[in-house]
Amino acid sequence: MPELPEVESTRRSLARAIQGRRVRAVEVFRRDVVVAPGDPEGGFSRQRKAAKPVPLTDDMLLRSARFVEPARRGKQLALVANDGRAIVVHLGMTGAVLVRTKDVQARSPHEHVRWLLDDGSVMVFDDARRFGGLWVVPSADALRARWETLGPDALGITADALRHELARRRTPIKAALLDQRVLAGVGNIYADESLFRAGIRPDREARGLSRPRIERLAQAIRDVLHNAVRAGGSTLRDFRDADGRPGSYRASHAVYGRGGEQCPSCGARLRTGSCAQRTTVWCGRCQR
DNA sequence: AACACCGCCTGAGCGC
DNA sequence: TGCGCTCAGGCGGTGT
Repeated sequence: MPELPEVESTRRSLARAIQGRRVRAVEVFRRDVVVAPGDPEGGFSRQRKAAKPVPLTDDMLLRSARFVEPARRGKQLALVANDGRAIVVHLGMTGAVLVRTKDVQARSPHEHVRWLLDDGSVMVFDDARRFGGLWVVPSADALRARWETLGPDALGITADALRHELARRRTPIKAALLDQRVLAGVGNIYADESLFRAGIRPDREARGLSRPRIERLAQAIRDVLHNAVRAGGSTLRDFRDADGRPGSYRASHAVYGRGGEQCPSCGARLRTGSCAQRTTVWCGRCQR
């Protein structure tokens, strides 16, 4: 569930906690949540288990390096060291990066990697379902190359860029919004919220959208994401930022999780269906 | 090449 | 109380 606003909330809270801190030691409890250079790429769940992992060193996980401000593109978070090396974090569905002060250090059941920092605090990668993971990135160039495969970041998406990305896509617009190569950062929640705000039916063919409708959509995506970031993201159950705080944007959801309820705009019954293999909620009257 | 679908994984919520 | 079932979904891999 962590999408762009949740990852950005994590990035900001994490920046306050780790920027300028040095890594004293690293503890890895589950090797298979980490993908190191030389590991078979892709690296998600099933593949990760079947893969023959290269030996993982504390150095790869930035032991004795110093953190600068974390970076983000779409839903990917990068813990960046002052020499340009980085660890890319995917939060998947249930992942979190938390920072604890030294007096609260009991390990919960799904903590997979811990970094002990020079001020006595501990940064933790926690992920119950392990759809997320960590990628060791050896240089700033390697991070750039990795992020070039993603579409433009959704928080600043312009109508021109969106129009360009959608031009030849025959998929439903919702499927296009969920494709990280088209637009980086939008998942199921914010796709439904953005399409509602723009008044566009989720199953419309992407390339068939008119120029004014794409302009409305780009504006809706930016507005929804900015508002969500301001609220600290959406917490359905698991999401916490680096300080352990949930986000409050769930209370502002117009359609997501509200199938069968009244449309906040026209009062019609919100419809639930499946689009792009995801549960999808929309208003049949407001969205055309 | 573009798209549909599978399966990874766990905890919550449900009916009985 | 507790069991078994279903559901949630980001993402790469496989099949069409």
